[in-house]
Amino acid sequence: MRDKKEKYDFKQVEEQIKQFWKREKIFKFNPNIKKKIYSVDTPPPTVSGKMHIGHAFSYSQQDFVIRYKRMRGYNIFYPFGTDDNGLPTERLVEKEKGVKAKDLPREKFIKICMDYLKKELPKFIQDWKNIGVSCDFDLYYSTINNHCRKISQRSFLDLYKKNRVYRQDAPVMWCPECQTGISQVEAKDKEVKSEFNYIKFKILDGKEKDLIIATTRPELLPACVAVFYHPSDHRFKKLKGKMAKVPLFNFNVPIMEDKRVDIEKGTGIVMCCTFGDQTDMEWQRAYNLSIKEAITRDGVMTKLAGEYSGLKIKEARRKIIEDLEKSGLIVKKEKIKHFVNVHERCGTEIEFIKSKQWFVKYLDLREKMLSWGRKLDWYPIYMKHRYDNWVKGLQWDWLISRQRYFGIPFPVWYCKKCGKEIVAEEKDLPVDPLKDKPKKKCSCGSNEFEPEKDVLDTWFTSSMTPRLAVELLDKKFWDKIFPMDLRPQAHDIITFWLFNTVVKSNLHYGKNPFKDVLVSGFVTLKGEKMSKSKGNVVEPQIVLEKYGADALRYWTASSNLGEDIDYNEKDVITGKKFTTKLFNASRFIFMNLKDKVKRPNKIFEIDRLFLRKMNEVIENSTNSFEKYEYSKCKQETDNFFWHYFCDNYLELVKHRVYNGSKEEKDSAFYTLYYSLLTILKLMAPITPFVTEALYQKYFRKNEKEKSIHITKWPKKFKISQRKDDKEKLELLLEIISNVRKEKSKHNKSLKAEIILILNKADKEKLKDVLEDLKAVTNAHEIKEGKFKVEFVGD
RNA sequence: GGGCCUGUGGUCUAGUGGUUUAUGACGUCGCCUUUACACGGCGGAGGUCGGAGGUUCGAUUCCUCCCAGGCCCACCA
Repeated sequence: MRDKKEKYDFKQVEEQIKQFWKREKIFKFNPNIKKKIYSVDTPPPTVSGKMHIGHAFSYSQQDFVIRYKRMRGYNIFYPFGTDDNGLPTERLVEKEKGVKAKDLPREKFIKICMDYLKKELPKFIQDWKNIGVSCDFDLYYSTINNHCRKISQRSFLDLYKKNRVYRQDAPVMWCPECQTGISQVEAKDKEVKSEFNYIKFKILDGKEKDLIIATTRPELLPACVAVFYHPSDHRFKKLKGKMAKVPLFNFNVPIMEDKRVDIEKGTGIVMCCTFGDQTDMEWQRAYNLSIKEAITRDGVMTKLAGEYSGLKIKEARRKIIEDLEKSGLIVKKEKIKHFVNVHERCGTEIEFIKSKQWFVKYLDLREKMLSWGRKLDWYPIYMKHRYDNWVKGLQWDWLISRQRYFGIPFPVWYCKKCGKEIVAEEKDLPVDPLKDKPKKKCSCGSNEFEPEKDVLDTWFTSSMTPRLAVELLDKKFWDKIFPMDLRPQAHDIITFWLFNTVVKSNLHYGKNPFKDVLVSGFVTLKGEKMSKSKGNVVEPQIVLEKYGADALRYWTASSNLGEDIDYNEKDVITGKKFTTKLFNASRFIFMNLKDKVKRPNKIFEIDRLFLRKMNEVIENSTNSFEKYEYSKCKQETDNFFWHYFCDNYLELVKHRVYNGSKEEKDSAFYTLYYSLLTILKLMAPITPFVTEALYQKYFRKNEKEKSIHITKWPKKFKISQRKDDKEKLELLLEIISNVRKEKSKHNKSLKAEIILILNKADKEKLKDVLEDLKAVTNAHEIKEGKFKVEFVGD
């Protein structure tokens, strides 16, 4: 038999199995089947390059759960989408195609993006297939396609009708270098050197006393609209209601109090300039201060700055400091380091500018948002804190307009004559206001319209994923699938994706979009988050190439839900070893087992004991999976397979397999066949390829389901039980271990023939498995006395 | 600054609804050419369960504080 040695070739097997699943449509969703539906709001990965290891990690984890549910008999609705609109895609295309969006006509850039996606998406999606994600890839959406445009725009119209969206002048983050509005995710912290300038303002109360204010941005003096101190700061209490004169520019601003002021910082008095920073804007809103724009979109000073107008921000800053010093208006200068927001791409400090923007009104719903969060079942439960924390800290309505190019347009025009907003009709969706026109004249009679050029925030669309997916099917099925059963996702986007989806669903449909939330963690390397800039990225494609998808998934299954995991190649290697071992164990069993297995008349004691242990594993694994704790199922099954099944049981049955009577063989083969099948099934959600391959090779001809992934999840074996079964099995294994220890101690082969001496009680307890014990220890005979191993022939 | 999570042999990790030899993997050392598997088997060594205090007959496990690491949010005049 040695010469016929086969090896497990994961590459070939995984490729074959992938094709088999596709060909046989194993994961195809059929809405007409009567089985209970289990629906999943699959995260659509952002198209910003290749699949990264974090994807491989979190998609494997959700796939464990879904494969388990499938084996529990659910009709699985598990679609797949790609999130391919907005800035990440723009950036990818700019990089890959060597173009710049702002240098091209809009239509042309969009065309380049669309062409690029058409070509690259299949390759991108292939990575998800390669790790064995069991989606129905025919249920597919791309967040830029017409299907998604329509639903996204419809969402806007619905909110418009419900008075939940409004358009208003508001500050936006602006990069003067790239000349574009940017979103929060593109803003990064950067520590820069700066200078605190202590500048003399004048208090206007008859005598012009000095009021010293420290600022890093003296160029914003012309935009100063007020100065603030903290209400509990007694030094300045007496100034309340008085006015202060701004140096150099000589106009007056009110002195006000607000608790957002930091008493410790600078002199404890701060100047508020419109669009200086976030707090400045909050003050502007809170106290309805006037709006002064000191900086243009190009990053130069406006005419508000008088003689400094036209200068770039930094030039103006230098010049103003110079002039202040000349006039003796600077008391001191202090070098500091502080964090500022910069544009991730070019490192330019972000400015705020005023512009008309669309918002979703939701700050009034805080209490409801909290109650929506409570209605979700969070796994792990502590992840709910993130949601609550976010809701409690909300300060702004949701800004949904972006000054970008490759996104879903607002279905809105403005009348050129009267300025009225015209929204599209639902039946006409999707529309592109840059190309299409409203079907009716404006109520003022004009037929001239200005299109809305902004596009919707990508989250505005991705917050509709349950609908994007459900509406791929015929309308009559929608209510069967929505709300969905499961939302799997990583913890970093609870505040974006999850939160926004919950809000939208409640606003549109008056209910939560899903029931359970499954949150996975991140992959780190030596405790650090992976990032391209740090150069500590592990590419899943390479791991797959070296060890295969099962090995990768095996590693993934070793982490608990929600926890970050450190990438460790040795754990992947352990996974690969597991697949090899499974392959070899199966090979051994079916080398000897040729006939069809039937339930034997008599189950031998040793078989019964192991099946009892197997039952325990089934029960624990099932309970764990019900709580989405796949790692416990893996651990338990893996441990059973390796240490009970292979190391001991296989050794214990060998004598019957080779030389047993028919009765002995029947019982042994029955136990072997069903134990192995059970192990394969328990591990099928985690290592789907090798389990499928072995199922096809050895079990398919006798089992009715064409894939292991649609077989029934194992149920406990119906065998008789005795109270001391567990104790008995452990005693037996302990004795075997002790014999091996003795052999090892004496440098003997495990095959060395012995005479085993057991104490009376143990021998009595094990009386019906003594033959097995004799065989496995190669004991010539078992005597009674003090435990001892005597070597024959010594 | 607010919130959350984590801290167990060299490394990664299970676990304890409190007390007897604390789980497994990788590594390491020794042995075993055993008819499924050397991508293997058996065995050995290796841990005062982050620190301090408290509750208790007894704490790795419960409570408080501290330390370290991570993540999210806020701030960054």
